[in-house]
Amino acid sequence: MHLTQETDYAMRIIYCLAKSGRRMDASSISEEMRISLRFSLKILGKLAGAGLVNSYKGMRGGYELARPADQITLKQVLDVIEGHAYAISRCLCEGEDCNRGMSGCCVFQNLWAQITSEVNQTLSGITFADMLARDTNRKTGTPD
Amino acid sequence: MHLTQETDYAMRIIYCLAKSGRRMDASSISEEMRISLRFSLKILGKLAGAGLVNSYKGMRGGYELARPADQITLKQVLDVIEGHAYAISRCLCEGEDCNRGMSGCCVFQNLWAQITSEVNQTLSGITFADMLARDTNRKTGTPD
DNA sequence: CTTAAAATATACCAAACTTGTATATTTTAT
DNA sequence: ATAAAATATACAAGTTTGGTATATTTTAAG
Repeated sequence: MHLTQETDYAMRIIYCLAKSGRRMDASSISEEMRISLRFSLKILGKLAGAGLVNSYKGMRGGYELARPADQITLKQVLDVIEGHAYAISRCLCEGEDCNRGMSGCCVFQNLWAQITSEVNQTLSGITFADMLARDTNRKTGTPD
Repeated sequence: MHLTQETDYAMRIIYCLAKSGRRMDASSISEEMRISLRFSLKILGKLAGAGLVNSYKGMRGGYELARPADQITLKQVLDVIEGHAYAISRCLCEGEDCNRGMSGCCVFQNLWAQITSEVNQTLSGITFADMLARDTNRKTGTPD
């Protein structure tokens, strides 16, 4: 029912990198976000594999955003961690026999598709630059 | 990430009762919906406990909707099965320390709350009478 | 008043998913 | 050469989900 903890962490990690604006090693990120180092590394690996962050090996290595924060959306992070699978019902998943052996698709499918699409659109419309701005507004009391 | 299978089944069961308009025993429902009898009984028990369906023991017993289909929303079914817990992030769950030991709540909370609220509103606005109409329209080719 | 058809209560189990850890290897700036 | 970093791969504990089993209670009908 929820975004997984891993997705939540991934969002926080990207947010952290967006906020710092600099290259950071996994230890710093994990300390700042209070996520275990190992799990941070696992997530960073996925984010790097998907091209959202660049990774640098060796001394002075670490991670940085692969592009400016205003070009990374929440939806992109979600897709990396949950594999393009965000859908409110598994009825929408490929290969799912949502009508249980009967021909056609089930009565609910159109509705689930509509809701899923709305959520995805919202998440596609929000970048990490927006999130940084939200945080600033939050602290100064400006409404969203 | 998804509504659980159980929620999906519960929706189909209520839909089935709405469509038949009569009292049905669990075996008939389970056969029609292609859900195992045992699991159907479990779900029907929850729906009866929550007052969405009435149950009758003994011979000629079975289940029927506790009120007309236009007074039962998808949201009500969701709440019965997933316990008022539908939220896109567990950040919104009671007792969740979403800011990981730091004071206040996390940057994402407002956003998750907004999205969750939108989904819940959509589901609250759709009754099983609407779903029956959708099915009819689907078969006659009328768009939603 | 007996019987069979139904729901109910309770407990259990297995599979899948999530979260997290461990170990060994590779890369690279200094 | 070395130490600090990422990477690859595998493993495992914990939780949730999906589903089953058994025994009991209720009730219409004969």
